[in-house]
Amino acid sequence: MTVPSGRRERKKAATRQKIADTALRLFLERGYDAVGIRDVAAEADVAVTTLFSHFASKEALVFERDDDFEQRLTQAATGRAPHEPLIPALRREIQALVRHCTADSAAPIWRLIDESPALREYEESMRLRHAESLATAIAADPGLPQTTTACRTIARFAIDAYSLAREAADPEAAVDEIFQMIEAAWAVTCPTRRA
Amino acid sequence: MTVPSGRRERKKAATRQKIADTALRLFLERGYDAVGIRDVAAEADVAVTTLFSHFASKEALVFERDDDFEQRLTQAATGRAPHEPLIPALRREIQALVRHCTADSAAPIWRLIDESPALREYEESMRLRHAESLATAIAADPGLPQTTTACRTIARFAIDAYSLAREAADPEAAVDEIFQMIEAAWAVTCPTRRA
DNA sequence: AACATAACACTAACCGTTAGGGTTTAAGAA
DNA sequence: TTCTTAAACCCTAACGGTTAGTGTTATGTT
Repeated sequence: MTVPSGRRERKKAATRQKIADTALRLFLERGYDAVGIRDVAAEADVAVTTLFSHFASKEALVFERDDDFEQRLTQAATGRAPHEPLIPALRREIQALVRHCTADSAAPIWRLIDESPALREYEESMRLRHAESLATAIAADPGLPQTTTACRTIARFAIDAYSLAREAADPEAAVDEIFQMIEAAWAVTCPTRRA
Repeated sequence: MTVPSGRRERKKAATRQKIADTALRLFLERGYDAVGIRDVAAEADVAVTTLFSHFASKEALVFERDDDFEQRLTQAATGRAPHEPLIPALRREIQALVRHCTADSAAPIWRLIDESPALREYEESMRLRHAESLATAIAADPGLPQTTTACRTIARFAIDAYSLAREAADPEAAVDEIFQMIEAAWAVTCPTRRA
């Protein structure tokens, strides 16, 4: 089984994209609850079963790019410059992510999410997955002597910062405020060391 | 509308309890996914619509007592002894809650939850609700000069402690470890003050 | 060319949930 | 007591997300 990047892969990706685009458009036009899976499938000109072979659930249609989020997060931890401390690197990335999703262009999508309990719940459990990935990435760093619990805790805290900041009146200031707290929390886990 | 604690209320509570008990029994006997709402309703001898007038969803049947959890949490914050600092009070309560749900008698229920994605997801969003309640309770304390963001952050962190500790190899040690971090995080939000 | 299989389609169903509309019964007013 | 109101409950039917079963097409491989 060689690297298959041929027509088949391109077609599959195109189908997936068409479904996602159609879904988002319909959701924004008519509202999430007012659009059924059968509507999306019909408008994207695919069978319902095809739709579900690309997306695990209706909610997943809205969070199509969540892999990016996870990757950026873990990259911020594992791919940082040598000797750059962990927390500031996380802070920078989360600041960027918050800026990205509080931008005006993203507002309609987040309004969609905020108004649908199903989407909010889905996003919450997505965040836990992200926190777990981040925790694994942090724990994998041999330069950090922290316990597993400490790593998982800091990962959760970082995701909390993202989530809380997004809802705050001044998101960027909130990130800074919360990361001061996280910095302090992290400091107590490495007994004798300067920042 | 006077205090109505009459026969009607008792019957209603009895019905609710019978449904919850029946549901839990069936779930433990056959597994959460293998038992349908119609099964539970039939076994409890009520109509499906009645079941849903007592519980908002199938998952809610399992977390019947979640109000208790929320109350204990907010009580720990608002009802603590005068001049008792917030964080130790929270730590005590969460330690107790963790002990309570890692007890052997609770093991089958938590196995049920762990094995069902739907239940896990539900519990996650429940925790967020609890965190919000706790945040409100903390913010209502006039003795605490913290910002809203700081209060919401600490509330989240406390809930994280509960959630992470439950999954840790040594839950009680994990609570202690995480609360040292929380204590530090809280300390930086009240500039010049002793513990 | 022949084959294996990934991607897709169609139908029908399952299951949680809700709407619509009716019956009983407790609680309070007359 | 009797009457009235509304809460609690019941039943049927449906809606909408999701999946199983089965078949078709098109792509990459031998």
